[in-house]
Amino acid sequence: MDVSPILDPLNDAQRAAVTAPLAPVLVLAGAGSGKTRVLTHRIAWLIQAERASPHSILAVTFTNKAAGEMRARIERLLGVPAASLWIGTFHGLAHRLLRLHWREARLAQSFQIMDSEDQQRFIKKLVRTSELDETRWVPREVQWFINTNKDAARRPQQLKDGNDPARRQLIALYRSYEEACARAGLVDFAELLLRAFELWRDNPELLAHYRRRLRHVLADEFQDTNAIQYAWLKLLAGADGAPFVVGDDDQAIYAFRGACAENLQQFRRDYGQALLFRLEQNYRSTATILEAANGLIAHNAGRLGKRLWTQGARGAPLRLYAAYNERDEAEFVTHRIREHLAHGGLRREVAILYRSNAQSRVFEETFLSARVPYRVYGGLRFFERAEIKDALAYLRLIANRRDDAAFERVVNLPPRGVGAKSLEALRERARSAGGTLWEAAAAPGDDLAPKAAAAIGGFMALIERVAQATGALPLHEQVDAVLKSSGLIEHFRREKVERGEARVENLEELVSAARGFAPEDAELPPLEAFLAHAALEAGEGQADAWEDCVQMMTLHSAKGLEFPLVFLCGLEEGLFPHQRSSGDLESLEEERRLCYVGMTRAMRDLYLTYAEQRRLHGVDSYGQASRFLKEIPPELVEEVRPRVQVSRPLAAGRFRAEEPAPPGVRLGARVRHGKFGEGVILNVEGNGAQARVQVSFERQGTKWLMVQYANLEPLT
DNA sequence: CGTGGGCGGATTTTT
DNA sequence: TCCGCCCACG
Repeated sequence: MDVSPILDPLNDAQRAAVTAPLAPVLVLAGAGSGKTRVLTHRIAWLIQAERASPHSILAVTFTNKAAGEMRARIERLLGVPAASLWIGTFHGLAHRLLRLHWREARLAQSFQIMDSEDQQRFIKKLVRTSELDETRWVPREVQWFINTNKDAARRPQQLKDGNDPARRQLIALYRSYEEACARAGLVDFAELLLRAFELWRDNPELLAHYRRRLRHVLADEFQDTNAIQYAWLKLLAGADGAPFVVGDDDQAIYAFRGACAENLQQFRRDYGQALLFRLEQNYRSTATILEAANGLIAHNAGRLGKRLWTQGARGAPLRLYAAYNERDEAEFVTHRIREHLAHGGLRREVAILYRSNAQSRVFEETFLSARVPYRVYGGLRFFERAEIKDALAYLRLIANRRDDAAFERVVNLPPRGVGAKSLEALRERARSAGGTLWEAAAAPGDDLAPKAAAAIGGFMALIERVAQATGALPLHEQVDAVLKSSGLIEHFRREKVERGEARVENLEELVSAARGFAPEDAELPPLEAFLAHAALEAGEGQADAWEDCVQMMTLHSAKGLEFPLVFLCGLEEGLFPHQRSSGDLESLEEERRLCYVGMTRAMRDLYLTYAEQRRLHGVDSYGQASRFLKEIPPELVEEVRPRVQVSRPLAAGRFRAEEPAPPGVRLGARVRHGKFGEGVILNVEGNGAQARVQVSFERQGTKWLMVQYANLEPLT
C-alpha cells in the first residue's frame, strides 16, 4: 500500500505524530500548525498502514463544520466515501448512540432534542407551575445550575443541599425538570452527553461491544472538552486504549462554558505512557506576527510550553492605531481597507475582530456609508429563527404528541382562542394526572371555557389530521402541509409588512431545506431525523456567505479561521480584557489567550487599534490602552498616527521625541515630501544632523528619513 | 389578543 | 444607547 500521499505533505513533527505507534498520543498543536491535517492524515494512516477498519474509527470535534471538514479531507485523502467512520460532534455522536440504544438509555423511542432556547422556555414554564417567584428563581440561572451539574455528571440525587434552602430549591427544580423532560420525551444538549455516558457506564456489555469495535478514538480541540466529554472518551478508550487527542492550551477560550483545558494535563496523568508531540511550525503568519503572539502569550503562567516559528518571511511590523474614539477607529479601518482594495486585495481577505458583538455597530454604520460590503458573523441562525421554531414545533408534535414544549409553543399560534387561563387549566390537569399536556387536553373536564375547549379540540384534530394525511408523504410535502393547514403562513403574512415578509420567506425556505435533506442514518423516520438535524445543526447565519465581503466577527468566532489582513479592534482596558474578566488571574489569562487567538488569525498584516474615548451603553468614557498592547514586544509594533493631536505615549520610552526637535518636525505634524507626498510624522529620533523621522505617507507607506536631507515642508 | 411603553440589563458560544 | 421582556390597556 502506497502511503506517500499520506506522509509526503507532512513536516517531520507532523509525520512523527501521524505515524506514532498505537499508544495514547497527545499532540500539542499551535495555531496554524496543521492540526486538522495531522488528525485526518492519522486516520488515513490507521486505515492504510495499520489496516484499521473504517468501522473502528471514532473522531470527535466540537462543531459540525469541523466534523464536515474532517470527513471531506479524509475522503479526499483516501479517495473513498468516509461514511462508515464515526466522525461527528460530541453531541451528534451521543445522539446517534442514544437513538440506537434508546431502550437501554431509558429514553422514549421518539425522544426529541431541545436546544438551549427551548430548554430555557421549558424551565421558565416549570418555575411558574411550581409557583415560584421568577425574580428569585431566574430561569437562566436555573438553567445554568442544571447544565453545569449535568456537565459534571451529577444527577439531582447526588447533590447535597448543604442545608442551604436556596440550593435545596434548585435541586428540587432540577429534579422536577428531569421528570418533566421524561414525560415529554425531551432531551437537552447536556443530557445527550450525560445520557450517552451513563449508557456505557451502566451497561458493561454494551460498553465492551463498543470498545471492541471503536478501537481508534481521536479528538480534536481537546482543550475545549468539558468533564463529561472527557469522561465519555475515557470510558470508550478504556485504561489501556490508545486515544489520539489534539489540542492547544494556548487557544483555550471556552472556560466560561465549561471547557476544562486542564484535561490536557489530566490526559497525561491518566495515560502516563502517552506520547507527546509538539507542532510548532506555523504555515500561516509572518515571523513578526508569530513573534508578537509568542511575546504576548509568554505572559501566561502554567503553559504546557510551545513556541511558534515559521520558515516564511519576516513580514511587516504590526501596526498600532490609537483612535480618538470608536468612530475614528472605524474610519481608520475603513481607510486601510480601501487601500487594501486599491492594491487589488479582496474584501473577504479582511477580518475585523472584536471582543464583543456590540462593537460591530459602529463598523457597520461606517461601512454602510462608505459602501463597503461586509458580513457580520453570529446572530440567529436559520433553525433558531422564531418562525422556523414555530413550524418545527408543529412537526415535533406530529412526531411526538407528548412534547409539552412544542405543545405550549403552538397551541395558540396562530391565535385560536387558547389563552393563559385555558393553558393554566391544562397544566394543572397534567400536573395532577402526572401526564402530558396532550393527554390533559384529551381528557374530559369542565375547567375549560367551552370556546377554549373547542379551540383546543380543533388544534388536536389538526395535528392528528396532518399526521394521518401526510405520514406517508415525502418530508417536504409534510412540512408544506403543516405550514398551510396550521395557518402559520397566513398568520405571518398578515404581520407588519417587512418582518412578516421575511418570515414567510424563511418558512418557504424550510420546505426547501426539507426537500434537500438527506438523513445520515436511515434507521430513523425522516421527520425525526430532520428534527434532530434542526436541533443539532442550527445552520448558517446568512445565506449569501460567499459574496466578497469584509468579515466581521468576535474573537471567539474567529478561532480556526485565517485572513491575510486582520484588524484587532477595541484594545482597551475594560473592553479587552473585559471588565468582568480582568479580576482574577484565571479569566485574565483566558482573555490573553483570546488575544493570542486573534493575533494568530493574521497571515500577512495585523492592525491593532484602540479608542481613547468610547461610547458604551450610552455613556462616553475614557479608556486606557489594553495591557496586552504592552505585552507585545514593542520593536515589532509600529504606531500609526495620522491625527495631528497626539496623546500620551503608549509605553514609556517608545515613540518619544528627543528634544530639542528640529524646527517644524514634531510628532504628529503633517509634512510634505518632494517625492513621497503628504504624510504624518510618527516618530522622531536623534537630533541635529543625526535626526531621523518616521513619516507615514498617504501613498507610499511609512518611511524613515534623515531630516537633514529630506527637505520636509511643514503643513499647517 | 395584540401592542406600546416602561424597566432592567448589556462578554464571549456551540451543541 | 439599545434591546428584549413584561404588563397593562384597548
